[in-house]
Amino acid sequence: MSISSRFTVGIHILTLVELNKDGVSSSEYIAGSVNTNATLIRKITGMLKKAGLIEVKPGIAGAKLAMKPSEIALLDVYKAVDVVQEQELFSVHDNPNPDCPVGRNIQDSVLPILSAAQLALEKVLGTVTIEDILQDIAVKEDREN
Amino acid sequence: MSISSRFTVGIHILTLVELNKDGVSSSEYIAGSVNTNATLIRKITGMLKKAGLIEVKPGIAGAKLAMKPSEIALLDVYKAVDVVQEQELFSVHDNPNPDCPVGRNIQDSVLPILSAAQLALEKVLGTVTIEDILQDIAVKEDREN
DNA sequence: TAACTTGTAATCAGGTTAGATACAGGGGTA
DNA sequence: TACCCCTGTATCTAACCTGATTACAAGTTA
Repeated sequence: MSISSRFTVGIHILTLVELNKDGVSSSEYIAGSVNTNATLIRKITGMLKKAGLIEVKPGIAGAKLAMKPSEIALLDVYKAVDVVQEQELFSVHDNPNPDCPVGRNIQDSVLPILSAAQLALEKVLGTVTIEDILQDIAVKEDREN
Repeated sequence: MSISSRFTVGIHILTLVELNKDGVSSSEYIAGSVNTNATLIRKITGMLKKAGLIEVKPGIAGAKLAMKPSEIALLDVYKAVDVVQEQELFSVHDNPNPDCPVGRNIQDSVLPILSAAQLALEKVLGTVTIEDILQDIAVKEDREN
């Protein structure tokens, strides 16, 4: 089990589009950096577009950020690409036996904890922005030279 | 995507075994409360046993907790049933293009954040024990009467 | 018109999940 | 011993998700 790479690919896309903001970021170009095929990129940019994070137009090559990189948190990307539904990171076995004290209460007992855990995870993703990623990459690139 | 229900089933098993500690909790009995088949229960009790959380013996009906319920955190169950590997809750697209500044740095930039998010989730699971679940169920049961 | 792009649908192989069946081997009891 | 029930495993299946691939309609520009 693991969360779809759509999330990290989404981050990659937004970061690349911003870094290449003076150039043209076509789905083919982005796919070359991500190392996947352009269809997947278009599917994900479609989701990012629906979430208002990116601007793409049919027929016109190139994508641009719809907001400042400092305004896009990784949590926004995470939600945009729809990798995990609310309250559904953990799957819970359904129809436990209602004739058993554990069976009839376990879901109500455990769900709040699972939700809290999921929210804790999401909170961390809310503290980092695409701008942070860009700066981190810049630092790493500097270090190489 | 979601984390296998082995986790919540594991919690269910441990809770039920403790609540029924004066009785015999065979895999068949537990399966009746969880509402699944006994094979799955045996598979999971096997994992809980390997983690030292439960005692089961071949041929002998019934399982018992190997520790006090207050000593078993949900995090222990989570780790025991092996639903998520360390650092692998999020999958990362591999082989991004090394000729691109984003491609060659994105993994190193993003991984620490993903790890921190996963750890935040796990930390929450470390704060709740089977004892807490038992008490919560007791409260809920009282409220019914 | 021609060439290129985005958007989208459909298909495919690979992996995972939970359910089901089967059975070897341990353990208790008549 | 013979019998029965139990745990521990292995195997098979259907359902689902992921990512790769192909195909193509529709928008845009030259």
